[in-house]
Amino acid sequence: MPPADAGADAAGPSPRERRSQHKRQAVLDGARCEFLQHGYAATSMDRVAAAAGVSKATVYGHFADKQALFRALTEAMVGERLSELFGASAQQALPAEPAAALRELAGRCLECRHSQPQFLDFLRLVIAESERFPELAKTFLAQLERTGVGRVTALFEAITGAAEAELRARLFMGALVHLILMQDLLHGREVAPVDREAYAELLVRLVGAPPGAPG
Amino acid sequence: MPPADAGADAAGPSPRERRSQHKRQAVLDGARCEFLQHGYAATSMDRVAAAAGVSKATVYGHFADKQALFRALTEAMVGERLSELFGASAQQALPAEPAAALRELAGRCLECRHSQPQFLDFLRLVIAESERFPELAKTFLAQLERTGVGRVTALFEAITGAAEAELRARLFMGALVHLILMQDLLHGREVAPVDREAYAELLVRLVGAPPGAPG
DNA sequence: CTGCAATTACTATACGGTTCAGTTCAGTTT
DNA sequence: AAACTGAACTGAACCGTATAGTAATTGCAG
Repeated sequence: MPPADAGADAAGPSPRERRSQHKRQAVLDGARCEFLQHGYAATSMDRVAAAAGVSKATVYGHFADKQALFRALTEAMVGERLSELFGASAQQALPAEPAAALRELAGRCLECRHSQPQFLDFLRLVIAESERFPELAKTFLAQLERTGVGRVTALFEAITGAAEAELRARLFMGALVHLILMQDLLHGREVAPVDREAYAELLVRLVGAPPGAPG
Repeated sequence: MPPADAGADAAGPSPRERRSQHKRQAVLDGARCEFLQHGYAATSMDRVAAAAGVSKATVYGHFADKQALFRALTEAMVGERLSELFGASAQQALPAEPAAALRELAGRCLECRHSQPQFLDFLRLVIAESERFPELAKTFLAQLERTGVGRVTALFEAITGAAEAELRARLFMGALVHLILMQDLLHGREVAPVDREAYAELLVRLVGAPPGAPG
């Protein structure tokens, strides 16, 4: 009997389909490397195929055109990049005490240049193509809302009560992202270096202060 | 009396040179429009010439190549964009009371989408090309240090004393820039709108608090 | 001051050489 | 037979240069 069908029966995918999916993943990996390094317009499909170790015909066999490949790649990356910072497994390792959790989270974010070298290139790509591919930016922000702002808001609720917890969370994350952007993405380290630990400590102290502060 | 000379004596430039400089400015204006809209790689010199209302030979008469034109354009824009936000004339209009000055400054920054529509495109361009043109990013940051961080640091010194004034200034500006980036550049308004006034108010209250806050 | 050649900056067009997106096809692997 | 390879190919765009010609300005002779 020949292999019953190519659809989704009970057994796993046929070895042929496994191989095809493997090639597809190779294309995505090559595209990731090229797009992150050169941006959308300056990336050529020939180089993508070469980086993937695959013929150009194979690339077009899996993806309709350059835009489709780019969209598939970025959609796959959005969750991937953020879940390593804010995902469930990352949350488990946080201290129980909320203020300590904030400090730990700030430290992780400010070290993303080392822990997630691709994240900076991805951030640059999202911003660079935010007009040509607005869905990419929106998907990224929506995911950031769920994984980042949501969890940090919960922390601030535990500290300050419900008052302004969400705004405080946005402020907290904003100050962190800004430092990363200026120092790591725009080469601020070589222009005006900033003491990251002092920055994070002051941030936790000011934004994590109880609501009834003296005015 | 005929125009005295063609050199740089006492009279202004010769009419020929005036006309040439006018064309040069037209090229820069066309380049600004195209580069801000499409980014570096996706901008063609043919379209720059067309947008400038000028022949391509004129473009190459004034600028050696695409990179030289891009560098001349961005160098001209760095100071231009920032001085309208933090320049001397903008500083004069600030209230004398430091906390009020902070609020006013925050309000101005958060309205830059309306007051300076080109600023967002410029910011995106700086970030997008921060690897291909690192000098652009560094020049931008250096100017931001002088015009932005410097003045805001002075304000915080007046409020909290010398302690941590610079870090507070960075934190303050960071939170503002981040909101602009997410809401205006990445279309965050359509994903998760944020109350800008409440954000600014909370920011001033938290970061502008006196140093001996209760812990 | 007037008339005329030389010079300057520009325009329009087109070209060479390269690159790119996307297609096609004969052959190979599995 | 399905998926892939390698390579050639098309049509178009791009950068930068070159050419031929125009309009305005300048220097100079009469």
